[in-house]
Amino acid sequence: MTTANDARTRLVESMADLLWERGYVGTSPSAVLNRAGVGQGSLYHHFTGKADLAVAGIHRNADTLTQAAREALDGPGTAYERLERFLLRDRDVLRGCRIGRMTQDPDVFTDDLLRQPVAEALAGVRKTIAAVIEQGQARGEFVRGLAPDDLAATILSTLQGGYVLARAELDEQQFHAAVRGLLALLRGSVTAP
Amino acid sequence: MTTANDARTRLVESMADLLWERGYVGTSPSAVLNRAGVGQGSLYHHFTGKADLAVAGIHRNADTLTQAAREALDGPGTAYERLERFLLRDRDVLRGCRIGRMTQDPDVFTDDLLRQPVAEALAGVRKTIAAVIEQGQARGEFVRGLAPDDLAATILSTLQGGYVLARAELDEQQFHAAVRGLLALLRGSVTAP
DNA sequence: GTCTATAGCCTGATAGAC
DNA sequence: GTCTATCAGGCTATAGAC
Repeated sequence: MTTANDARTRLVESMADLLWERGYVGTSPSAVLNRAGVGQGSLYHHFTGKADLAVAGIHRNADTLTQAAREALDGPGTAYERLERFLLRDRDVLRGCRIGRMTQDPDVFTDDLLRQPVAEALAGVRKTIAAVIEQGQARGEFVRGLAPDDLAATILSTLQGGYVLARAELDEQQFHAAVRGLLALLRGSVTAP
Repeated sequence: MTTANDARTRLVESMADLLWERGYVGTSPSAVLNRAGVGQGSLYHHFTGKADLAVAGIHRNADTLTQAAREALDGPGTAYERLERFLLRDRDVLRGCRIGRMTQDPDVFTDDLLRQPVAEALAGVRKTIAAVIEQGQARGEFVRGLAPDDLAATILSTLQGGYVLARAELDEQQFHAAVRGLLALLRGSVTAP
């Protein structure tokens, strides 16, 4: 077993942070080593190279994302309340999404080993959202005409795109405006009590 | 004046394409030179360096985006029809947005000269969408309770985020699902004739 | 397991010929 | 204006000591 602060763990955590901040092509192994405070020997002992360490880093970020989404969506309340809690939860907006960002990285996009954990994480969140909508429809809280899968894609896209707008203009409010607009549209789909 | 096929133009076009494909940190000057078919002398004669050429490339991509958005949004039809035409226009989904992608590039995000044309392009499209919604509300085609600026941010975010989901899963349908969900929500906000 | 030293290649930019 | 030659420095990986 490993302790929580061994070199391997420090490498994965440092890589995960740098992937979020700078992406894969923008992150060099030496930058990871500096942040982790270990030498090159540790990196190439535990991993075959940069890509291998990045896979571990992406998995770590994916777990963080999946966990946070589940916490917001799995709690009590009506379908609308659960979606609202998910959409309004505290976020470091200008840092963007640690997983969504990976899709814009040319080397991640073209390497299945790097892209797959990204795909799984986003598909998982999407399906969790769709399940909440289906439950809402079954309970009569949500109009039935809307396809849960489509709506789930819309909701997750609004978040991912909200980060894009906010980062473009260095203005968190663009993210919050997109969420407000979506919530207003969703309220129109809540069936009257 | 310059002809349409001189070295300067070829450099800007090549940089614009590579920025779309690989982003700023993922694009080297030599890759641009190879694609443009010119030598280094041309680059450093017309531009001060990589960043300077990238500013020109981003401006070129921004113009393309702004032009395409205006064409879809400025035509005839009700507000909903114009938004639908904009949302459903032909796109090379898996290539993503040539401007939105820039927001994930660490060096673009932290350099105002590179980020500003990105901010202006997305803000311009956002405002054009908001104007369509305002017109629709004034004509009684759209419910008035919705804030045009918020809704415009939601619409543009859905597109930007749709690209993210599609690229993550290598599946255009994720983009189209997000658009379908948004259009369904928007239809609920169209006032009956 | 972790370190330092080393290697070959690429990056971004400059110099100077034409 | 455009070319080729050249440069210092960083990138990713390997070697071998401890």
